[in-house]
Amino acid sequence: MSGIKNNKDKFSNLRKHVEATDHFTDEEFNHFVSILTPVTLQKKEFFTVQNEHCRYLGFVNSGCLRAFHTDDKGDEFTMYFAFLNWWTGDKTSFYSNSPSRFSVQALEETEIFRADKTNWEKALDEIPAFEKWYRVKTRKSYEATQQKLIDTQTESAEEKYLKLLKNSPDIVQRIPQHYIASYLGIKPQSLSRIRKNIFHSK
Amino acid sequence: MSGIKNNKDKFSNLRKHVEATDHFTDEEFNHFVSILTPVTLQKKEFFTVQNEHCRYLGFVNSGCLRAFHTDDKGDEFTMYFAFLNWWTGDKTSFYSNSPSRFSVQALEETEIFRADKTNWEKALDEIPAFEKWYRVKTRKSYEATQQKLIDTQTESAEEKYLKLLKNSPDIVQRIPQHYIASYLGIKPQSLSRIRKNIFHSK
DNA sequence: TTCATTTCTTAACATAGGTGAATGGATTCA
DNA sequence: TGAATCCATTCACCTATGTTAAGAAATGAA
Repeated sequence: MSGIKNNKDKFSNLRKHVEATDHFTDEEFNHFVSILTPVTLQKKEFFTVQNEHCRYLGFVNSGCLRAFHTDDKGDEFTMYFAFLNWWTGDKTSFYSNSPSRFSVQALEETEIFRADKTNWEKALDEIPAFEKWYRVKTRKSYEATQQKLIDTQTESAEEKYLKLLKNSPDIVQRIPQHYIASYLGIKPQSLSRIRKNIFHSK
Repeated sequence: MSGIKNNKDKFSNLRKHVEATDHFTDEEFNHFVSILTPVTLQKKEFFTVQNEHCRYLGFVNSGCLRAFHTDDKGDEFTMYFAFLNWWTGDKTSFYSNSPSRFSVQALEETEIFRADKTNWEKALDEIPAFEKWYRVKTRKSYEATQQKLIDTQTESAEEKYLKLLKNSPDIVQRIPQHYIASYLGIKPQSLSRIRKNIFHSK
């Protein structure tokens, strides 16, 4: 089996994903994936560690991770879950060499295609289709963060949970409950209580 | 007085601000400001209205504004205050023609240089120094939003207020207290209570 | 299969912040 | 200047979530 053929299989999902919004020539796409290194993370393994420099950005090809901040009291707050086709890592740390403000940890066995800063910036410079595609991705993740900030402030934990059940039942299925609680900004006990209210009063 | 001279005065602060991080030639800078329209907002006047399309992004040349989301119950949450040298407006709405997720309102008489989408994208295309400068600005505001999301979740209202007093005493001075409360995510009465605790127990 | 570990649930009590109402001081405006 | 409005404060009471602790259920490892 040729290397090219292997690449096609390995990156077929990524290709399909980028082609959904932007067209890449074969050459552009091959150039793009040449900067990516596939790595497999075991369950609970870290992709990014809070307070350390985030050296890689990564594209999720299978499995899932969660990005979470740990505060001084040791409490964790989950900022997002990263599934298939998400980019993850702390961009701020990645670009400016500052310490990461959160960790990113695999919740299952997870395959990631990662890139370091040198390759990343080279690719942004040399592959306009990638630059354009990534700019839109960045805009969307900014948008999502702003929306999460708004939701966090304006909804009760119960409202947030009901919304999650409605909009992303797959997440509720797939992710252990105490992580869901930390995503909603509450303790596992409180989520249990909320679930009891919901399923009892019906 | 020539138009050029007027421009120099009008945009001298903006020039100083952009030159602090990136170099613009005179030509680039003049091209850039040619897409900006100065407008003066009276106190309480809106620059962006929630649920309407945000047609302009604006650079704050004097005065200040607040960006806030109003939820179904009518409660307001202030996402940020925009002072001198900030860009404001809902980028998501601006770019994708979706309804704004928040309003931006002048807290004092405020001068803004605004641009519509056509001119904005033209400028991004034609002025690389602007493109580069704005990309960094965008990254920083993404970073700030992420940080606010983390702070919102992990700090008590009292901690947030003490931090604000320490890091931005000017904001606490300049902005009416009920807006500060809404920035901290609490009601004015609760901020009063917190202030009482702080200044009493000392 | 069994033992250890992790996750989920429940309950009693504690606390931060919300609610509604009253008051007085400050601004604004005719 | 006076009336109207807005703003900050206080208080008594309410509610959502946190805390601590215990046990049950599920999962994983040997």
